[in-house]
Amino acid sequence: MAYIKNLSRYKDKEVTLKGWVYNFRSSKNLYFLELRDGTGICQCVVSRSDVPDKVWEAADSLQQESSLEVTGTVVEDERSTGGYELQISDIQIIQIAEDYPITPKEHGVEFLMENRHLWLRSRRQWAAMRVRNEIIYAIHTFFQERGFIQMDAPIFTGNAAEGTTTLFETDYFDDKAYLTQSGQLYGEAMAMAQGLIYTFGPTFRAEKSKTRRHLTEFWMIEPEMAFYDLDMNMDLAEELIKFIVKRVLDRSAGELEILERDTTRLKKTVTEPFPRISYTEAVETLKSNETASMLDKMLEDRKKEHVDLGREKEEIEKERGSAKKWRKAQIDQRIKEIAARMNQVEEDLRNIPGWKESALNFEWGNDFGGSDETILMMKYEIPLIVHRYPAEVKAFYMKRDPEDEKLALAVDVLAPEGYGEIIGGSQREDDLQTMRKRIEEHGLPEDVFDWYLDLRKYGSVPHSGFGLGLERTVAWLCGLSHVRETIPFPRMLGRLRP
RNA sequence: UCCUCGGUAGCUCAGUGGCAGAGCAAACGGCUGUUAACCGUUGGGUCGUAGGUUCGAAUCCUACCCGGGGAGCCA
Repeated sequence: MAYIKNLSRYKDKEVTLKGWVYNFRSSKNLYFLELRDGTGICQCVVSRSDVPDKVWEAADSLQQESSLEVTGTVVEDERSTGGYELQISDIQIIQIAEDYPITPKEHGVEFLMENRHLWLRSRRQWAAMRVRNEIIYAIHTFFQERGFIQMDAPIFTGNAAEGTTTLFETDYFDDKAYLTQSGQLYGEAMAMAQGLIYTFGPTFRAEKSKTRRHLTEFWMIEPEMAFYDLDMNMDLAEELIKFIVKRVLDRSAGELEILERDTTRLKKTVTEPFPRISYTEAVETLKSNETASMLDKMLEDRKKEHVDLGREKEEIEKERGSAKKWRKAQIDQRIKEIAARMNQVEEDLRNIPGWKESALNFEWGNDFGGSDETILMMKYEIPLIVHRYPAEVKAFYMKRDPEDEKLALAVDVLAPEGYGEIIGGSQREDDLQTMRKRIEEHGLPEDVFDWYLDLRKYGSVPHSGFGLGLERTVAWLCGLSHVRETIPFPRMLGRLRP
């Protein structure tokens, strides 16, 4: 069967394509059909004089997203978007679609989310899902090539890994079960059996977060490695990210183009070593005069931009009254863009003073807030590795730094361009008595962790691991502003359908 | 939970106290190379819901519902 992706192979030959109508344009004797077949989009041309009346009438009856089979000759034509188009000789209609809700014009977020099952057919969504697939494939390839064993951690659990976070509770016969928010503890058990393992599965967080970075159901990859210390852990995390980014750049170039992703920083991510700074150094950076003046400058820039945008809007609004119809449409479009950008700028103007205050008054020992991460990342074009956090803000299972008991051997990887934390990990505590103490300090019930403590009784070894958030990685590589477009059917606060 | 912005035709929006509007989509007509095609005609409304103020409410007030962005928390 012929697919649009391979159309160049059939130059000057006759092929039959099966697919759906993406869009169409017609005049008296010419009909242009954009056909979508899952592998790509191809322009098909029907010339009235070249086909029987029946074929012309079939073309004329098509609606957006109707399904059909077309037969025709592949010709090279630079007027066509893909460089190739199909001169149609026959059309077999499979089904004429009813009025399709998603027109080729713009739509709002709510409407598109209500129609997510159809939105997936749109070009940008199609491209994002293909990049997601490439990332998943790259992750499996990376670990499999290095001898890691993929393991499936349970999704129902009887206990919380980290007591504070919110869990989804379900009935489990006469008992309670929770949906997992990390497979890590099970991963540690498996690592003691297999050496090198990784999980790849869904995780659930009942946090009431309504932001562009949050889902209630998302996919996480959690490698766990016996005999790895923190440095080896960081090396692996960096290698993994470089591998994923390189694969996507190599194999999904077309999709990135559809997504209009600027790849210069992604290319640097592949070739340049990631900066590694300690939490303490990061705090110093936040509190520095340099950061303060950077934010001042940013505030000034935003103020100036706001004035400029306001001026432009006034000018084109004046012009609008006497403009021709097409120019009016252009002006309306630009006014919308200006309004959207002004909203963003106004939000920045409201936020920056708070960011500055929070950065300058940051106290060693706290965890970074969203704005602190944003400020840190402004200095870098590629991912940043931050290590050795205050133990108090981190989980009970993290090993303390032998050189400073206040520090946990934890590591976070922050993606550039505002995409935030994509990796969190640590070297794990491997001493039985210390682990017992930590569980007690965190106020956790020891009996729940019986089996976990066994791992420290029977051949305990130094080991490390981390978790990679799939959707944030997809968002970063695709340049998408919201994780809801990185997963086929996002589950979020207030969104359970479709 | 809190802050903030919004809800008007199938869709995207304008209308801020006085006759319910535009573009797109739909239907019909026109156009020989379009590519978010273009041009013309027609049909299309519970102005989120409930209450209040007013001679008069899409517009002002109150409560609630739904959605966007953000904080907290996190990947």
